[in-house]
Amino acid sequence: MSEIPKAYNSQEVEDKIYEKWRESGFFNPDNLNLPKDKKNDKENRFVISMPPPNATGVLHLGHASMLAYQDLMIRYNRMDEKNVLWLPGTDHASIATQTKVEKIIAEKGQTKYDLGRENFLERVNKYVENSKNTIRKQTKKMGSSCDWDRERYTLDDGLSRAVKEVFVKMYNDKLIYRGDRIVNWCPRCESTLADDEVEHKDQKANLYYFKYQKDFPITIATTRPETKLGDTAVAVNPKDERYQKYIGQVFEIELGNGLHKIKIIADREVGMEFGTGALGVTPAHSMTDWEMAEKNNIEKIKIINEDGKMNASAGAGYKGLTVLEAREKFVKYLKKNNLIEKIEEVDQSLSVCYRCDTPIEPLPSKQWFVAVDQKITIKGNQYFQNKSLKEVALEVVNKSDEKNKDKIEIIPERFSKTYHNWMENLHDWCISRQIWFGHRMPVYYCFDCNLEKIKNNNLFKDRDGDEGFVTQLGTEDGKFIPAYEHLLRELEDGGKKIIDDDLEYFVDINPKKCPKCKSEKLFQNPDTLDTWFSSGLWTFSTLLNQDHKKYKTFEEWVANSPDLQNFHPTSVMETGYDILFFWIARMILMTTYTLGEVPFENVYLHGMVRDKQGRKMSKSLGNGIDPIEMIEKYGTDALRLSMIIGSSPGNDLRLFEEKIEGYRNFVNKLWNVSRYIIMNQESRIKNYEIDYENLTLADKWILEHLENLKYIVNNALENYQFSFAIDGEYGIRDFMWDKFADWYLEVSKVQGKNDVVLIYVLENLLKLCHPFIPFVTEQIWQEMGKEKLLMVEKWLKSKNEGIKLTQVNIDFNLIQGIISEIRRIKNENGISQKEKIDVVINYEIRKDLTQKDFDTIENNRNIIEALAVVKNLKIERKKEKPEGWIQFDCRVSVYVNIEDSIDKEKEAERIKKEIQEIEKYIKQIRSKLGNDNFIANAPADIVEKEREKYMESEEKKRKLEEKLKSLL
RNA sequence: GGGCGCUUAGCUCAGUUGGCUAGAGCAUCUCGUUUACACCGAGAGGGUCGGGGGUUCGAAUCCCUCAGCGCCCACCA
Repeated sequence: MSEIPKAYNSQEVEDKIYEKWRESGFFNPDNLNLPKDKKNDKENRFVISMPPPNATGVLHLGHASMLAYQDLMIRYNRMDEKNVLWLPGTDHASIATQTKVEKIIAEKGQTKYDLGRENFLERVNKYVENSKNTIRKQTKKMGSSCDWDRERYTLDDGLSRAVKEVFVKMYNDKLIYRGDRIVNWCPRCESTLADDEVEHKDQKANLYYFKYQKDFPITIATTRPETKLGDTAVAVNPKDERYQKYIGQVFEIELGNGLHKIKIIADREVGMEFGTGALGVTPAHSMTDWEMAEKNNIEKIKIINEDGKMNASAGAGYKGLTVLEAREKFVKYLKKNNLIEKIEEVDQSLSVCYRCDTPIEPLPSKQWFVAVDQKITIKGNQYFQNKSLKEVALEVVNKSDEKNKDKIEIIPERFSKTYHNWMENLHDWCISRQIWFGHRMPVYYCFDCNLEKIKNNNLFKDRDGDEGFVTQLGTEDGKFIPAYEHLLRELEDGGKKIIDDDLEYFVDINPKKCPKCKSEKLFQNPDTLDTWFSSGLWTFSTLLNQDHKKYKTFEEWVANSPDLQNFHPTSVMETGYDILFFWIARMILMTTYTLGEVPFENVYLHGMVRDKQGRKMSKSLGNGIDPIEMIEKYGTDALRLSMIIGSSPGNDLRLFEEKIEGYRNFVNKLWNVSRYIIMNQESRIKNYEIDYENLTLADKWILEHLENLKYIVNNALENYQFSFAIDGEYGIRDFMWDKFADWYLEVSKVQGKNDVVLIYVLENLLKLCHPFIPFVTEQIWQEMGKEKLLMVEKWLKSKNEGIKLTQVNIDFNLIQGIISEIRRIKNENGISQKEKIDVVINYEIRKDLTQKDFDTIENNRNIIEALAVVKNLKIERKKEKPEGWIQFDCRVSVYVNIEDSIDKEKEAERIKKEIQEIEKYIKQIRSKLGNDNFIANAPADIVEKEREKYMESEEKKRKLEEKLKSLL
């Protein structure tokens, strides 16, 4: 049977194995052959909703690690006869994807406006189709056993309907409203951003100290002088004595752009130590200032437009300038008028867009929000009984110090503190985006109902802020088109932004006519929804019956979605801690509201993959590792192991090529262990039973450790300590390599093979390894001639409550100890391992050595002879050491005849060192045992142990001294 | 400014209710072409567990403090 290759060739087998799995149909829970009671028991489900990768290109190591952890959980539970569903998909990732495509077309010198909405979206969809394919391929490469039959995409028809349904439902429940307030605006994306989509970057900035005009009594300080053109107040701390007398006064100032009324107000938020202790309030372009203005009823002047340029309110000389140009010009003005007192360099944290790094402009805008503090009662919803979204989201997640099975548990638990803290401080969530790619909001306007307003109020403004409305417009070929069509075209093709201040709107999923006047001239709000709005529905929108058109109402649809009934809530949400707020929190908000169910029962947060130095992997640093390249080089199993081992919940993981290489070796070792066993089998054993009456010590020893291994692996998996299963004490690596390969197999070569034990151990080992390294284990399984797939073999539960080591282990350790010591003596004295030497094992009855131990050694003398390479092995009682032989001790005394080759001085030195160490140790124990407090307070077994250790050490010291004397 | 995490052998990391002379893999050194595997085997060296203090019979482990690194949150302009 030499057809099994010497080295495991991952390239050769992986794709074929994956095909086999896929063809078996077992990725799909509908095809699992479960006992009826298990199949129909909803409690017996195990469901993971795969966090959908963004549809923006390729998978990176972060995805690879996520797939490794999830597939491991999925495979383990599938083998354990759970009704397992792992649902894959992709996220349209509106801003990220749109930005990417914009960059691509920019290379050809195009903008999205050149293409128009429809063409641009077509371009985006083509791009997405492409990346979805790539992602699919790469996900398969990772060995992911997910159910491709249920693959979803956030822009699928069904999922899109879910988005609209939830929007309308929330609107009707007054949880979605339109509000006019200051928002985070990204001038490059030309869109709003949610609070958590804003990132902060530390940088140096100039802090300008100046007065608005010569006779103004207060000097203010700012890093953004240009915004002062929109100031309407100065805020000081109410306790600040310097400014007490001005509070409440109103000044009139002139900044070269008309008269401003500046009111002096008091606000506790103002720091007296910063700058001059006086803050120029620009309500329209600062979050803080906006709130102060709201409290104090102060006028808000918008001077910066959505394109990041100054508008007419900033003054004629400023209109059209960029923010930076305006700053330069205004500072020049201040200098010229001698108003600047000083300029200081300060540290400042600049707000930037998380997608394109552009500095954020806070500005007032009419946008749509989710009200997180609005209390509501929903019939049939266990959570919403006069509670707000925020309150429910806080309630359903365990706090870090509590354990409640009915609540979501976040692992590691420290993140539940982070979650609670964030949720408590959550503001209303801005969900409208001026992005083209995404779910368009189901908000409609009737052209006819609003016609007068449209005409009279010039409500349509173009992007430059120029106003105007025409009922008919000439096109290039000279034809005229009606206003409605013109309006639609403007909306669809971009370039114009609707300012829908006074327009009447209505919210509907798919309206055909105006509910009021029955006109069919409707136009939809061009804004799309925050991408996290749809991601927030992911765990259930993916399980809704995709054949949705049959169902008129949402409730009917839900009721007719068997997957939703069977698989929701999902079991574990496994994702990176970086999207705890973006995604986890949103899913909890949206799902508890929509279904009255939590989206998942547990959250497992993994860390980020970093390079060897702990740096983030990035293109600019060039330190990224391509998972596909690693798979080609070392195999998927090796890559998976390198991400599983060394990772713990919530902690970052360092990954580098040597590590992957190391696990390739591990995989290959398992391959060769199996190869040896399969090749040396007399015949293929199919049905077998272990003959427990006729087992050698080594047989019993390996079987005992296999039982322990089952416990270790099960325990590790149940507690999400994946790394521990392989790399921990008594883990898979220790068992497979150190115990099974290096000892048991070697012993079996000497004592004769027990094929049944070999096969039994191998099969069990493969089952335990499969969730971690599915490809190689499945391939070996096939090489063994199995008909069934290992993937659906029954999982091994542990009988143990913990690690149990019996006399068997002690006995085998005795033999191992003797062998290792003889090998060491040879090695240290320059004797070849192959050279057979004379050995006498001297045995004496002591407390810890009985006749049984003597028998053990005697019964296994062939192992000692072979593995330690010994001739004339004598096992005797109370035999004096032959003159000139070397003695060492490992529970028993062993005399070795190597006088000719021994370096006596070197050996003496070594023994002296050893004696010193043991003396130090004896001193430690003696002081412990001499301490009355220790005797009195420590548990009896600990004291007893210390006493034993003391006796042993004294004995060991005595023997070492004896040995030293004999050497000199 | 608030919160969290990390610091154990040259490197990457274990060490889960405080109690085996603190462990593993890689790297290093020595030896080895034993018919499963050189992607291997046999052995060896290497750490006052970041510093200081405290609690305790006993601390890598618990508490305090200092230092360094990293992350998250926050409206100090």
